Parts: sequence; C-alpha cells; structure tokens
Amino acid sequence: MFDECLYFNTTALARQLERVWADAFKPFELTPSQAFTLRAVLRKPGILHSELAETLKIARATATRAVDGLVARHLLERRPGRNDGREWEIHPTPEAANLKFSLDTASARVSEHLKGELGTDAFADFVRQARSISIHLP
Amino acid sequence: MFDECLYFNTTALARQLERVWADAFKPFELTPSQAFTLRAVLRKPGILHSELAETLKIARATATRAVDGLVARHLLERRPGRNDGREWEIHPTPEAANLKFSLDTASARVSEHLKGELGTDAFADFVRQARSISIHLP
DNA sequence: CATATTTAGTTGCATAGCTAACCAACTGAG
DNA sequence: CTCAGTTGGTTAGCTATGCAACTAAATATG
Repeated sequence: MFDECLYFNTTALARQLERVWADAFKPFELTPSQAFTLRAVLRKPGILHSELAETLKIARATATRAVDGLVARHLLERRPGRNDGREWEIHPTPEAANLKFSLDTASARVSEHLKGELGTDAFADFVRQARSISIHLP
Repeated sequence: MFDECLYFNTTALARQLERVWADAFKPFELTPSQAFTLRAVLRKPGILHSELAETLKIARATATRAVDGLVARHLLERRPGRNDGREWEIHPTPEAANLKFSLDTASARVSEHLKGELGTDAFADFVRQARSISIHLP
C-alpha cells in the first residue's frame, strides 16, 4: 500500500533486520543495540559518551542508558575523564574483551549470509546508498 | 565505524527518516506511525486489525495500540465484524476523512523534496532494493 | 454434539529511541 | 576574578515496537 514510500519501506526493513541481528546476538544474550554499543567500545576503549553517541548515531541520552545496561552486566566500566571533569571514559571489562572476536564474527556471519542471498554487489550498493541518503538528510 | 553494516546503516537511516516524516506530520499533531495507520484505514475503511498489521508490517499487538490511540482522538472507530464475532472493522470518522488528502499530500511533499535532493532514480532504486531485501529476509 | 485446536484481538512486560529540562564543570569576556 | 554562556552527561517522561501469555470466538475432529 505504501510500496513507493521511502519512510515506510526503510523503517519496515529496519524492524526486520532488527530481528535478524537479534538472532545473531542471542547466543551472547545481547540485543543488537547492546552488541553494537559493546563493539564500538571494544574498538575504541576509553571512548567518551558523546563520541559513542556520534559513532552509533543515537542521542546522548540513549548512549547513557545503553552504557548503564552494559555496566550493570559487568561488560563495561566508566572511568573519570583525564582532562575534563565532566567527561567519562568507557572501557570494556576483561570479560567483554573476550567477546570482541565472537561479536564481530557473529555480525559478519549474518552479513555474509545475506550477501549470499542478495548478491554481494546489491548488498554493498544498498548500504552505500543508505549512507548517501543519510548524509543528504537534515 | 560500521560503515559497511547493513543493519547499522539501515536502522540509523530509519531513525533519521522518522524525524523527517515527524516534521511533515507535525501540523496534524500526528506521529508518523499514527499518520500511516490513519492513511491505511482511510484507503481501506473497514479494514480488520490483522489486515492492518500486515499492511503496516507491524505486530498485531502494535496495531491494537495504534488504533487505540486514534480512537481516543476520535479519528477512528471500531465496529464489530459482520461474519466473525472475533473481528473488528476499523473505520475512519468524518473528521479523519477530512484529513485524507492533506496527509497523503504531506507525505508526498517530503518524498518529492527528497527526490529532488537525491535524484528520482536513486530514490526509486533504493526503495525498490529495500523491498527486495525485505522479501528475502525471514 | 462435545471437546480440542486454531485464530483475532488484547494485555503485560520489556527494550530502544527521542526531546526537553536539568546539573555540574569548563570557558571566555569584561 | 567573576559571572554568563556553553558543554558533557543524566534524568524524566513519552512513543513505538516486540514477544509471550491470555480471552473469546470459530472450526475441526472424533
């Protein structure tokens, strides 16, 4: 009914992908949000909240909650920023460090599987276009 | 950081589009979800909850809530199904009927604007690809 | 026909996201 | 140096979504 609508089709696809990636991270008992938050910190230990929000393209408030949850699960910890007393560095715990490879692999496995179904080029084109549309939007 | 990730880029784009369409429907004091729910009913008055959920690609439970909200705002009403006592038909109120054209136009205006920025073909290709990926997913 | 199964819709509970308002710490202008 | 403004992060309150469990109605099966 809204076959030509960018909004409708993108949001519907996003919800569907949410389920696919949720399955992929289920073995770790992490939601996609949690897994991506963790992956971002694992790639840049000591990242600040504001950087994290920017990296994940979420609001700062949302980043606070995401980190809260992973701190509660002993996967992340906050340390006071060195120069600026308002800032907090986010560090992975050793437990989280052990997951780094598996998480990246879990996500890569889904991606590879979908590339198989959709064709590597179509897949890459779509992602590229998504980014391109994104940067054109307000 | 997740530049090549289908999940990441699609969900981020979806959130961004959410904001764009939210602006478009703001004059009606409707969120995008509400506006699309209403538009779906306006296109098919008497639609059943299950059909609505399928049309909007949301869970039935979510459809229930969406309709609840619009019933509370006197834009929709439920009528008992004719044949099957479990079913409910969803009908637009006269007040909602007045909005039909404006809502469709508001959405079309955003789309046209974006087509201008992104190029009509790129826009259409992307939407087509989104649907194509969607039907390949579980 | 009586009971078991399926189906339409709802409710409870949880997650992730947002904006707005806030606090505390930093910065800069006078 | 002080006070106004800015900035990093948090909190409050809201929406949309999902899954799982439920109710009630319809259907099927024996």
